[in-house]
Amino acid sequence: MAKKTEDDGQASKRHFAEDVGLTFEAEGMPRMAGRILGWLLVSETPHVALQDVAEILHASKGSISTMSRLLMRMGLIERVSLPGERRDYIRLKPGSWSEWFATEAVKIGALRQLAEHGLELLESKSSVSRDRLVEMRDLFAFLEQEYPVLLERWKKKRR
Amino acid sequence: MAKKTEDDGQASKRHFAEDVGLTFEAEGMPRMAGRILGWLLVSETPHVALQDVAEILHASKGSISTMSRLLMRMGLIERVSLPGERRDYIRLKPGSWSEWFATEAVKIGALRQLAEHGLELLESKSSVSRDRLVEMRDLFAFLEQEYPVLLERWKKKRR
DNA sequence: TAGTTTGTTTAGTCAAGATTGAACGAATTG
DNA sequence: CAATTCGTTCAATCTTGACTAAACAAACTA
Repeated sequence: MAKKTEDDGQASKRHFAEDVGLTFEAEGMPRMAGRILGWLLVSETPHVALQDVAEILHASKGSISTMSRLLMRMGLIERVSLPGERRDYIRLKPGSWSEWFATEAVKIGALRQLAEHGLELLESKSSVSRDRLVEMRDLFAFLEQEYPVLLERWKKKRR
Repeated sequence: MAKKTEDDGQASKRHFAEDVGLTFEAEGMPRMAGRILGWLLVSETPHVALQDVAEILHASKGSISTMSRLLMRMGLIERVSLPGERRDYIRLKPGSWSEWFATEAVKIGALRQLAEHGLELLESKSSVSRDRLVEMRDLFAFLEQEYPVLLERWKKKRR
């Protein structure tokens, strides 16, 4: 039983981290970044040392260093340094998912702009192609406007 | 002037297609698929022959074939065959953007499931890690529910 | 049927970028 | 100060997958 407690379901948790890695990769991000995120999600400590992450995921210190900095740029994790401690720690950033969602709105805005740019290139007023771009622009403009509203509603509901 | 009409702003349109290609690539999709989509967006004809796309984008028939089939799987374009015509044509699928948005909801659902799976792995009831996953699951569950509502509102507004 | 004109498939090339390992620098400890 | 323990950086490797070109298949034409 002592062994069981020490293990603490590591195997399945590592598997979970791998799952998140694959999901991340499917979204066009580095798999290792997803693995780190996945591990942080199920590690039952307030924060984790970079080095431990490398060991647990069987990865090099280098990739952990690089990918954790990527996750920081994305606003999903943050660094924690403890006084009188040599090691660096990372943890999930509280409220990071809302922040992630906010960046989705930005992406949507970029697509709206793209459609607008396309519209400028159409010289004929013919409805065929113009309609398509207008539909695209309108949808993304709509979403761009509604995403923040949605986010606000969720934040309110959360309390 | 004749030349100008024939050209029809091809240069800037090709540039636009390239832009969409880069945007697509940034989202983790093949650049060529984005280029095709981009060209369809600004080509002022109801449909375009596969072969013409290959020529205009300076790409091989092979990649156009493969990537247009990818775009079809994504529900963004569709094939058009004309009676007594040898060539195959493609065009943007009407209403494809709404469909695309619907698939976003599916992705969100996958993330909610991931969070749920993670929660199953936590044996301690300690709030530290559990809270994080609960927040994640709640947000995605919320979005999963609200996306279709949003879409419905847009469709209604559109008329 | 033979000859074209198309799209598809497949093997191969190539580039991008994820990952590693080693060298490095900074900070800490004895 | 020497030794240790970290994280970071960088060159090298390796893998993935986009893309091409050529062979192929299918549909049409004469």
